[in-house]
Amino acid sequence: MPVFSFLKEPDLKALSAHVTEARYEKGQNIFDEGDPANYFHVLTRGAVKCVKSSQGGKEAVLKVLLPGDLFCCEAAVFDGKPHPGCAQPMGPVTVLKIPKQAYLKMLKTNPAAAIEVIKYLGGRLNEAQETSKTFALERADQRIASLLVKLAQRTGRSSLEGIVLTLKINRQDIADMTGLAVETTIRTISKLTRKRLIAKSGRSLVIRDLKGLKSLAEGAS
Amino acid sequence: MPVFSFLKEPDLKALSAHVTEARYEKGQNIFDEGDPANYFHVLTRGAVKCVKSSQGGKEAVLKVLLPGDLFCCEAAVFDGKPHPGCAQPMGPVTVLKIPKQAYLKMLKTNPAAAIEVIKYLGGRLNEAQETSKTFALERADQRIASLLVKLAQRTGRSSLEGIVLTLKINRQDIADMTGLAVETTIRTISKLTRKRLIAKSGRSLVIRDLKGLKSLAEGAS
DNA sequence: TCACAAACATGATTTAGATCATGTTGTGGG
DNA sequence: CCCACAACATGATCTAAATCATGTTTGTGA
Repeated sequence: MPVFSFLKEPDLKALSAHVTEARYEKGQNIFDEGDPANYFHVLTRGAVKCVKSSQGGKEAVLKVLLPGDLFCCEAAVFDGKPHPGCAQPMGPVTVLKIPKQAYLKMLKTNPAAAIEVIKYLGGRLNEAQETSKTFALERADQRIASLLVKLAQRTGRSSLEGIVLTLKINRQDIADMTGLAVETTIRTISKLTRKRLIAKSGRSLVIRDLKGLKSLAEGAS
Repeated sequence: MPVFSFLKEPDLKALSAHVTEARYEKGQNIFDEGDPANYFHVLTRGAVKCVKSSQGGKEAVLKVLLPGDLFCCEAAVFDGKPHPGCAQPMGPVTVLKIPKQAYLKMLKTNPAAAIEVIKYLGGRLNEAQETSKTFALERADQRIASLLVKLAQRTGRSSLEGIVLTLKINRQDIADMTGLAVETTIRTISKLTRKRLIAKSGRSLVIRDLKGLKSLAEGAS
């Protein structure tokens, strides 16, 4: 786990006494909206989506976590408050769970770790604000293009056909990540496919023209 | 400044050698999108809006900062990268500026400060994700209602008429904070006024029915 | 206090995207 | 291999909000 790579031997030992590893399957949420927040988590295997839902049954996917991602890192702030969203495994996953107290103690005794967490949170905040901007100002095709570019960077594997997205994700998820209806998402993806910006290979998406996708995301119509 | 209240005397002294206070007026940006990020800031007086703009000249207000707010706290993460947005004073403001190096050093020697920053960032991340959800799932009137509730909590002062928003803000700003067109914003505010949920007093808005506004924000049509 | 510019307001029209309806294709389990 | 069910697809219609147009009010500086 890259996030803890800076921890010194003794710290790691002290911490590991408290860390437990847990496995979850799809459909078995790590925590639900409203649950008490007692642990700090690190994802070590698989992918997890952070979801908030509205009374209308609609869901917003706020973030897809990948190995190395911290979550519930803001746990410290929840002082007694419940989780503001839920964490759904997108397949089999493994997470490390650290009780809030041990986590806080570790931060207190290990400033390098704290700074690392600050950097991580800063990056997440940035990303979240970027997303807000996208939602506030951009068209459907731009939103989808932006998302695909981001996914390519985070989960892409180069191949002959282009950049293969290794994340197993369906149209509904993409819709929930972009704030669009599924139908709009499907239509938009079809359009991007017709434009030869993307393609499908087996059951995964391939980015055929990252440049083109980026320029579409920037606003080229 | 509440954010530094936990610092011990010697730390404060060590830090204060590096801290400079700066004043800005409306129209005179603290930093622009693309500027190098060399300082960590704390707002001590006034209000600042964090803005990102799109090629179409449209603006998204990502956050209104009030006294006590940290900004550019993610500076540590920008390692050489430029500011992702700009910081516009909404009137006369005062900020403390701390060079990135001094800031990092302070975090390193003062774990309590680092934890405070982590909590702060965690809160900001939460808030940003809440905003994303709002943008992804909610109608115009719900977005405006949510925003007004949030502003009431952050800048409200109780009075006979209700909760007076002390922040000087215009319809365009509200539009930019909710991702709506100005006209839609104006119409929605008029509608809320007709419904007696809000009113105007002098040149500021008054929340007359916080409960009603909250339930509208939650989805009551 | 007058003039001029912002800010606020409101109606008319357009449109992107949601919603509804109805297939088609793909796929994992028996 | 076939069934059932989810995912994908596409057309038709509807609608919330954007855009365009044109005032009115408010505030402000000469």
